[in-house]
Amino acid sequence: MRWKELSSQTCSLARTLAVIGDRWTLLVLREAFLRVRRFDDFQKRLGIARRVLTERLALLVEEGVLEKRPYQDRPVRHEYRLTQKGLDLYPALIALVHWGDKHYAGEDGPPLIHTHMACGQDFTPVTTCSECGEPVDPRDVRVRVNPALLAGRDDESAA
Amino acid sequence: MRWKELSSQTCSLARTLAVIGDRWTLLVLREAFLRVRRFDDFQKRLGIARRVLTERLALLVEEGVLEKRPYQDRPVRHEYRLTQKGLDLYPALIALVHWGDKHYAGEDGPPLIHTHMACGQDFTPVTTCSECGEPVDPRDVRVRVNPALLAGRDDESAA
DNA sequence: TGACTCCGTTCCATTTCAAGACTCATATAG
DNA sequence: CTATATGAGTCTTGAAATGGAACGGAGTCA
Repeated sequence: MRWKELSSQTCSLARTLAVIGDRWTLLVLREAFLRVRRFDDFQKRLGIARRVLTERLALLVEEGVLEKRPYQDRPVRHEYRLTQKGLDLYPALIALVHWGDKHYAGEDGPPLIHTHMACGQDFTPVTTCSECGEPVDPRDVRVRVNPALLAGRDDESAA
Repeated sequence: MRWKELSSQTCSLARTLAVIGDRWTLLVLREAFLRVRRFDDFQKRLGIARRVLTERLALLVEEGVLEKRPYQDRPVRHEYRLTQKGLDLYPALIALVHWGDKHYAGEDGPPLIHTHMACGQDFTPVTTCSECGEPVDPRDVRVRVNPALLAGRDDESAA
């Protein structure tokens, strides 16, 4: 299966990965969440090949995850900002970071500390159920194919 | 930056990606969460090259995300199961799936529906603050370098 | 004028990947 | 006992992605 074919799968995970599931893309997004916005800043901070960065940014813009807007004329310069769709990736990003913190941080603790300004405290992310508000344990989740899509296929896909 | 070098970064996201940030790895894990356990099942369901699958499974086992255990002798056959560390990836996985559902599902809705057995309802994941329990908006989060690690470096990294 | 900045492009050698054939040990069918 | 099947890989080979470094161009600074 070629990478591009992923996006044609029914599975939402596959579709997501087709957009952001690249080695570099998530690191680019990390920087974006840290408020990096310019080509050269991304490039320097990540040490990514310029050609690859150009490509990734273009894809993210095309997908509507980032938005390219001029921040000055003459010479026209653009910055790349997260759109709402991009901001929606935050739960995924922070969950990945949290996993790394939990399993790979040394005894001094995680590299970064996150503060929730709404309550003023340092926090870790907790995935809860939209319905009952309780934390979700994967063993308590059952999955079924959306009946509306059963008009033909009998595959499942997606976790 | 080579792929392997990622794991030597301070950033938790980079370290996480060094383990699971591969095109195929997350799809393998998706299947694992769907209770797929055998080499050939992974292979057939994903259409992944056998060599790549061998490699990915070996890495996941080495990292302690999956556990390889025999389920029969003569011929010895193994199955790959998620460890607790693997189960800990659930929040990240489901966040990625949810993003795909939200932004790429057609009008019939997402491919899969998740039911939270604890409360009996279909749900979507919500990322909340471990301290106040409220949903987290990325704009409400500030990040700072863990002071315990400041003995030298002044980099930030990690979203 | 010459140096410098930002944002890309182009080129090439190296690495990684995908596909599919091949291996090998054990089972089962006929 | 021969043929076929299954699980779990390994090998080969050509295609694609990557890293690195140089190049370009538009405009500013001094």
